[in-house]
Amino acid sequence: MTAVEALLEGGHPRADAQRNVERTAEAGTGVTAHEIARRAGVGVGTFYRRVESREALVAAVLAELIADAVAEADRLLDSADPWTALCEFAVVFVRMRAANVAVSEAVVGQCGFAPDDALTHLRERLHVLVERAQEAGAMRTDIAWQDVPFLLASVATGTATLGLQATGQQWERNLRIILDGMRAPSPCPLPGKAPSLS
Amino acid sequence: MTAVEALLEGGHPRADAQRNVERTAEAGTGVTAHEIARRAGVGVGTFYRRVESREALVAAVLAELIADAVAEADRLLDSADPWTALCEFAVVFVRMRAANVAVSEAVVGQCGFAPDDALTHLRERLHVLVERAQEAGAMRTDIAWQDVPFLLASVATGTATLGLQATGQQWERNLRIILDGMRAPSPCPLPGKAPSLS
Amino acid sequence: MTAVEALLEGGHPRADAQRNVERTAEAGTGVTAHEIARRAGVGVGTFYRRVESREALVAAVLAELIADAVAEADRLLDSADPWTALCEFAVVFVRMRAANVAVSEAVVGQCGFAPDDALTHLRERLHVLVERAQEAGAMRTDIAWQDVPFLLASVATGTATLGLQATGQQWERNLRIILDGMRAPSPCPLPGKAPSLS
Amino acid sequence: MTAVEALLEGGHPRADAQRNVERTAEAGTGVTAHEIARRAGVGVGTFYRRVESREALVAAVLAELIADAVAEADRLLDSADPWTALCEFAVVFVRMRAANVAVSEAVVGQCGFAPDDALTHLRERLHVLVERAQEAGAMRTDIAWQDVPFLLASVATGTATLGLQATGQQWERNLRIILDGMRAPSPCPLPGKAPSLS
DNA sequence: TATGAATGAGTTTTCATTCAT
DNA sequence: TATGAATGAAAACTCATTCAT
Repeated sequence: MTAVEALLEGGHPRADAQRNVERTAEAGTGVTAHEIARRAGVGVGTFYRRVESREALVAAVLAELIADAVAEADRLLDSADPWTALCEFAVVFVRMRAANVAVSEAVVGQCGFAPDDALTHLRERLHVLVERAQEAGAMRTDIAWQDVPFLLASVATGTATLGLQATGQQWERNLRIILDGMRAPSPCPLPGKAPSLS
Repeated sequence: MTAVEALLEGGHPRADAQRNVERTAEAGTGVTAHEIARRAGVGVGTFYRRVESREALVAAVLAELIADAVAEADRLLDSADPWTALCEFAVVFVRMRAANVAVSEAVVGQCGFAPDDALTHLRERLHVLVERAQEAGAMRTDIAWQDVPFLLASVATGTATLGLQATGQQWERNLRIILDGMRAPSPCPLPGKAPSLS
Repeated sequence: MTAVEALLEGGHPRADAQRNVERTAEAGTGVTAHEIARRAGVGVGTFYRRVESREALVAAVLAELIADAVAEADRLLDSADPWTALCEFAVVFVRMRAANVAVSEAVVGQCGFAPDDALTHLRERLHVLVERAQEAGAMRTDIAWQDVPFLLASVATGTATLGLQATGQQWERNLRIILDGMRAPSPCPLPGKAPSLS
Repeated sequence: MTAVEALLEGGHPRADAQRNVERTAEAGTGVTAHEIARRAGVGVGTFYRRVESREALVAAVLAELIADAVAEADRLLDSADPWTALCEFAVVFVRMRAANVAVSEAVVGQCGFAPDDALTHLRERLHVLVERAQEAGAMRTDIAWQDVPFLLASVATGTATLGLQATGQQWERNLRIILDGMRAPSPCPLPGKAPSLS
């Protein structure tokens, strides 16, 4: 049972409540506990009965999203075409994270309460997917695997921050262009050096 | 006279005060009015005498940044090489905005208090720059000019949100990959259709 | 049937439950209704089915303690030695009340929800005990019977508030000194006049 | 300037405000910050501008009262008659503390946030005053100096808890009886042994 | 009838904004 | 005009009490 399901369990079974809560929890910082409770259709007291604290809810949603992404990556590791696998992971990654600023921040280590183990797992999967795509000659080798989370997180963060969902599938266009830019052969070498992910 | 200069007028002529206030105002949410005033070297009372409200100052700083970008674009419109002009504008845009989430949001119309006129001007310039690059055959024509602010804003927002500056020039690598993906010829057509910018 | 027995009725017949609840209720302010219910081994719902309110339970425990004191006084009224009777009553009074601030407050009329009848009975007994001790020439006559509840309540309140039980039998030493001070002959007359107990 | 004066400085100079605040601060636990502010005639914001936290105000009032008592004791150490000195100290002690539960608790080590140094000083003075009274043959020697703070604190706590001020000078009668009981010669030996003050 | 989940008023504390000096 | 003290509306969180099961 997810953290959000826990928040909604029992009580008022309004059908749209779950999406409401997820949206709110995903928004992370800047949403009050009263507002989260209101959107979930429960009182503040109930919110705190189920959720330890406002921060704890955000952290829990975060952890679940990261775990989902890891599971998705594991499935794609069995794929025959490494480039397609990477592209599909990218799509999954951004789609899942598109509504969630916090998780994107966590992926590059900004978010204080992100579960480090989960992040490490996620990065390991990404590392392998990139390595395979580069070994297959489908991806530029001047792009380090550490660049990729920054690129994807940018799309996800940008999408979330800018509320692009409202404008349809804009993020798919953004992502496609980025993937095109990542494709071999390299038009010209990248400046700087690969970022470290601590 | 900029909003920040207005805030500092008549007061302590410390050279670093202006950057101080701009930085603080750019940080937007999470910075208290007292803190902005303190960095400006004035009392809160003076702050509110010179500035409508905390939000208004942030909006003003925003507007100034956008105006700077417009001026930069105007210079680049005279450039001989349209693709290079677009790339340079992109670099300037992202560099100027990298520290500022709010302006990136404004560019795609999320930010309630963004001055619409300034935004319209900025978009007009971008439209022209993209058109020229495409007419010169240097840029994929399946990318609409409306896609570009989303792409650049993503890099800028991502950079700001993720605090990438700390990791050096990561945003330059991100941007380069995106520009590579925007270059003609198109590897494969984009999904969906061009976004509308309201 | 006492209030605490009512709370425990039909439920778990654990021998220590009653003391548990009494102790908790005696603590008065600062103990939650959930905690009292938990110690009683019942749910909050049952707590409120059997007890008007959290305050009402505390008041009821209070009333029972006062009733106990009245019964004790009645036994001592038959005693041959009036001074010893008074001393023993004082010991009983303080010992029973030592853990209970609320009852001490009630004795001098501070406590809003104290049952007035019970208090009146308690005061009547004390009046008689003091009168007899004075008539027997064992107690200073410049001390009014109305002074005594204040003196005893002070010891009890002090003991409870200061948590003296932890330090053993400190209250017995305190009380002994006070009783010595009450003994005839009077070293010097008391200032002021006897307090009224409204 | 005392903590209470600090809370009241400037602003609304209502004459009764100081007594109001002291009363409230003295009540300690159980009074809300809003209530303290209201009685002081200021807003909550002002309260927190001047007072760090609700607990900090209580602690500050506490410290000041203890310091006053130490100063008073120092003056009495020069007195010619040791017994009168002790009696006067007792009167001062109780009078100053009569309205204050917290300080009385602190004197016997119950109060978590009491400044330990100040308490140690206060106990040292009391020790000397008792020693002198006993050496002069004016006070029972079976009473340890450590008993005295418990006796005085009982009167003070009782007075405060029971709100005896409303009934005039009841505490003076209580105290007089206790002092009479402390006087040499001893009617009969005390039970138990002297309390330790940690 | 017994239960404990739900509720919301109340508590401490912060911060944008106003206003007396 | 410049200042910063004063203000009170929120925000996170607790707990006495109610009510659906």
